[in-house]
Amino acid sequence: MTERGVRVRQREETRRALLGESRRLFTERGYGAVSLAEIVGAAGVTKGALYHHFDGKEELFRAVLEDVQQEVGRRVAEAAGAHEDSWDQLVFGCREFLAATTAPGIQRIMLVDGPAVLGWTAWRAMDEASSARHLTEALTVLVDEGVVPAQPVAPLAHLLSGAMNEAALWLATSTDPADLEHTTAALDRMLDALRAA
Amino acid sequence: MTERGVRVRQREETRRALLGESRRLFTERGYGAVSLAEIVGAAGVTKGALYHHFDGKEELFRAVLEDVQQEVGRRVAEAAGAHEDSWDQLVFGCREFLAATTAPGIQRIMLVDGPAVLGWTAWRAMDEASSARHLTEALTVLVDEGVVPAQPVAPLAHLLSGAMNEAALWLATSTDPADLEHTTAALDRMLDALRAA
DNA sequence: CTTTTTCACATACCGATGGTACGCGAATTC
DNA sequence: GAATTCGCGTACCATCGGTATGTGAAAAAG
Repeated sequence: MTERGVRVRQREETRRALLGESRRLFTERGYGAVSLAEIVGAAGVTKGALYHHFDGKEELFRAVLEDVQQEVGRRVAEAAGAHEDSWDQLVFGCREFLAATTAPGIQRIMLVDGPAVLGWTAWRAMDEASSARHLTEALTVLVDEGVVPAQPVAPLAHLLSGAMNEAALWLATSTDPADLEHTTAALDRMLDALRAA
Repeated sequence: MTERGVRVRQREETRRALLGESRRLFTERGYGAVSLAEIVGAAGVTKGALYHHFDGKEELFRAVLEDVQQEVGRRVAEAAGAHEDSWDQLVFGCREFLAATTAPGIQRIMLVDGPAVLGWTAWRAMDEASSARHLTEALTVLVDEGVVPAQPVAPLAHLLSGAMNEAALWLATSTDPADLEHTTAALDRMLDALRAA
């Protein structure tokens, strides 16, 4: 079927190597502390290859961030999709988001460097396009169904999104495993308050 | 009284010029996009002066961030202190925090670049030392008084802090003035849920 | 099969940036 | 008034992100 060809295969392989190594380095040491020389070195290519695939360091980061966000978005969607009830979709989607973003390979790129490197507005747009969209949708459904009292969804979505982002960052540094339970419990209570008449 | 002397006065003046101009530039264009050459140029000095007062670009930013955080912390403390009731202190402290961090001169430095430049852990420690401390204290008092059900305060503080941070960033980009009311209302409801038995 | 074109990538180079070493001169100290 | 401090300017350096150009193999054209 797909005639592939040596050309395109090598191209994709190089691109994946660049994305993979830069993601690893960005995760370990942050965007600002990683040089392009390191990235291309780790990927086994040169800057020529990097600039052939990406428009610069910032665009490379954007591509990495897109991967990370899609990964999180997919996990959230799967967790939510496992439930029929709209309310359960919200709750379990939120829990999965918390679990996914607590992982070390996600945090720094998605929650810390993302807004600083690309600007908060651009970051927000990307976030909305991937994981945050699920939250907005879930809330909209619940309002439409009357489970949650009628109100603008956007403020609610931002409050909850921010709460979970910060909580995830904190949990990642926490040493006490009970913190996760406590946070989940507190989050559950916050969510539960939404459907109080 | 204070014999001041030409030496110390000039020193303080230079330091204030560097802090002021760098705060302005960091706010306008972000940490990464501002060069030291620009800063010293705007402040009317040279790099020699900058490195005499600060250990580098990162430490200069840290000093600026400290100023910004103290400013916010003071506003929150004042707003909360205007009320006797512990619950009112929490509510009005949160509202003031939202108002303070929605201002353009605060946002980028405190909420976007801060964690990325200094690392989330260091940023958190600084935040806790200034504005976030008030939130933790207020919640602790409320739990002690029995107004809020007994529970670990830290998870709650992080959830609320993150919620307000994100909300402030969103509000700053929002064009609809009604968004502020809606967000405040939603936040009030979130807080109010804390004292439901 | 031969020629031509494409293109994925390497090499060499550039201006700008953060950072350092050192010198100077006026304010302070003795 | 001599000695010393120190706030700051000057000159310089390594490294960074980014660009221009070369090259060789794969693909297309003949």
